[in-house]
Amino acid sequence: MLPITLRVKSQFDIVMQITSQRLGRSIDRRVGMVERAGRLEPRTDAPSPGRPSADPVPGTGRNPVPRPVPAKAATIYDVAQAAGVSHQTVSRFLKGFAGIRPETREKVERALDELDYRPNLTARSLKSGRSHRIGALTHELSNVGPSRVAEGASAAARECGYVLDLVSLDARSAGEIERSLDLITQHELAGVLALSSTDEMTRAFETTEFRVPVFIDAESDDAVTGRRSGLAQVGIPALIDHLAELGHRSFLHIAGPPMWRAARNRILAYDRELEARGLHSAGVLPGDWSARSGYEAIAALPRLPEATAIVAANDQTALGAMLALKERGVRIPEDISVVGIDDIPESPYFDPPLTTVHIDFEMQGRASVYRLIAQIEHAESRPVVVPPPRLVVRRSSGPAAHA
Amino acid sequence: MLPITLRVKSQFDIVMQITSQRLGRSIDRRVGMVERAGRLEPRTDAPSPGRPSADPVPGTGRNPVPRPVPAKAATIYDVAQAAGVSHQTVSRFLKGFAGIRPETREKVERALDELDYRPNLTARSLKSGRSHRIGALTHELSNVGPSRVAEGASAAARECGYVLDLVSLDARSAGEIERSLDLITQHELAGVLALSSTDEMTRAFETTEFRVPVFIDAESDDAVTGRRSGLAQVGIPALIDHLAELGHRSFLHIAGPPMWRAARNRILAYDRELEARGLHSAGVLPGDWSARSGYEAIAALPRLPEATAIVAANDQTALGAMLALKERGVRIPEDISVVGIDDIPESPYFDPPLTTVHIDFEMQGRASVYRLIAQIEHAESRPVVVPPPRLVVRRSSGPAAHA
DNA sequence: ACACGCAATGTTATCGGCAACATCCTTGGT
DNA sequence: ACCAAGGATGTTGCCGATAACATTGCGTGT
Repeated sequence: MLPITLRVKSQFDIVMQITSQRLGRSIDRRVGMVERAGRLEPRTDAPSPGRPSADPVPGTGRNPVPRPVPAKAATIYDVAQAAGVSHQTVSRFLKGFAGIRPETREKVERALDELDYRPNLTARSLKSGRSHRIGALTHELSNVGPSRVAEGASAAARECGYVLDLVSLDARSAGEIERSLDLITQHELAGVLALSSTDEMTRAFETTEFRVPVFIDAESDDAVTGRRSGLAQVGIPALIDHLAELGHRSFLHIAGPPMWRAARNRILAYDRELEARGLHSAGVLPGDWSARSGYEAIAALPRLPEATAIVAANDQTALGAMLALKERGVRIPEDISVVGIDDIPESPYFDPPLTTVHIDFEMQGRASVYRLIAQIEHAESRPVVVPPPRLVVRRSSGPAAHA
Repeated sequence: MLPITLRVKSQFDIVMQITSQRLGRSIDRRVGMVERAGRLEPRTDAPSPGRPSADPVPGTGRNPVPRPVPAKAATIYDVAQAAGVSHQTVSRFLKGFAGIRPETREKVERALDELDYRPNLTARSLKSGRSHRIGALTHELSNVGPSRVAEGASAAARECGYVLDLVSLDARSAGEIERSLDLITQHELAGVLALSSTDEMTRAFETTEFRVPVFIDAESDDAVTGRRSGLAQVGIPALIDHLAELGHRSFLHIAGPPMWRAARNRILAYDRELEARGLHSAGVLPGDWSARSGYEAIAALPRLPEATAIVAANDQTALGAMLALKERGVRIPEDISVVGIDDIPESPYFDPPLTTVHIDFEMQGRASVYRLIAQIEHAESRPVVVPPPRLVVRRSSGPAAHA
């Protein structure tokens, strides 16, 4: 029998619990049994035995119970009083100041524990003028790249004792960037990070006066900085090498939106690498990172491209392009090879699985945060090893079809 | 092409403060941060003297250009002085207090402008005890669902004058949740949001003492609350209806990880709807939302499933399943229909394009934020219309192959 | 024994706003 | 013209922490 009686806590329960200390029944872990490969017995019980009436809205529509205000949080003054010392002693203890007599230390420690003291970072940063918050602007979180970068950044920040304020916005709208920047800089920030670099973003960052360190994350810098291990220096060359070795001589690129540095970077590298090898580019089609744009770029072509290999700006675009090709009767990779960039988790499961360049976005995000924090703390940046982009050969690329 | 000159604003004033404090590194377990001895060389800096341009980290290797130090941010006192009024008058003006003489108003306005005053929210929330920050915990940002929810939430919060503190973590690790919760609640938060609801997450929220409103976002509530417009009530029934109409009688479900409420919800609804129609479930295979798990679920099957329709827990899983099927010589949809849930942007470009249920994640995120803010402000929630899930029929579903 | 010095702790000022209360200056009614 | 009422504005204290300065107490050199 299947115990999938989910007793889902509504927020009401939570509120109650908070206010009254009532111990909620813990959610059962019986659900684990679903795993049992094979059958899941139909459950016979009604969804919510205990709760008859339907809730018209998601996540409970109950009125917020006017919460009796929970006891105020303890301050160092409360702690000091409880311990019979001065607040400054408490403060010293909290900062790990060494010169405190053991007995005093113990009293403080006990009081701290008893009152469940938690520091008020607001007050701290008001006085000290420094906070441990990092503002981060990003765009299109739903794409793998940006979101991975954000995750990495968030994790790195947390590890360093910082909190990342992630603001997701339309990085192409100057106005929105401006507004967001305006909003977040009112909070005491230790630094600001731009995780998506579009022209608008860099422009906004250049024209805004920050009084804290800022950092612009950009994979794309490498075309400009000549960094040796980046996508443009390593990843794309490897990709082109791979295709060239398969005998491809004529290529097509479906680009990302030009306002993105990463997109321009990829175009640049594509061009440069072809040229360096004496290969031919049949053109660069506009795209916007989306599968849709890849599909349409190909579908809109008056006739099939002469190119035998298509380099898409990212995996999604490659996906769209592949579908359009298949619909026109092109076999991949027998007739045309298609490759992407990014290596999103789904690309191994495309049909055919996609040859692409793996990028470690998470590390990239971490690196940015470390950099920024180094600036903030005037310390050396923690050394980060961002693994270089790596060619991943799958089945979407094959020997060039030579007439 | 564009000169990417990163102008990093220097922060001399902050530098000064940091230097003055010299504490051996002391680890405060409560705060979770490490103070490090601040080291400072007055701007003769060549931070990496010996190091040439081999920059190990992406994103500009340039040194922060020491810019002319921007004066400290103006406070209401500065403004007051400049305007020749008292700081309170400035404060009143800022709050839109009506009773201010036009001429006074103008003076203030001018001073405000001149000094480029920007309120210090830290100070504000210190005094008022209320902030406009919402902490949000989420997981797997790189998945479309969570990231869209996060984006919606972030946007909604911003529109309401709040900032969303997005913390991305492993929602399955109780420890990590605990730690994150600990960290973010030290900041003066107006409320806390759980955007991913796993068992660990709800458990953590139940056992933590918040003194602010909390809200757990959960599409999944509807199986339990009987909400009439949710995925389980509308979306999945529509999906099953669609397949039933095509003549399918035997189904297979590839589930999401059972610790996720959304996953359980989908299983429940799948079971319930089949049963209600007298259809047959050939089983529920374990999965974890990923394309890989979809692929493996099918690939590991000793023989092809008897089912003629496969309902995957989400689109990625469906993608993986489709590839595995195709590799086993199954045609989609002629032999077996495959459907997903979520309608990620790529699913129209799968091969074949995926029949799925569209979910408006962004709205869901917005709704959660509105809810929370309503609680925070003890107001009625702004009415949000979350569009009900909607069946999207594409080519991966077709008439059942009847022997 | 006395001053001195440093260690341990206490006291006061401060960060930038907000709120309560105080004060001054208009008005208007008579 | 006078006073009350209220409108406009100024003053003071507080939020919770940190920083600078002040004080106590004890050991030590002479």
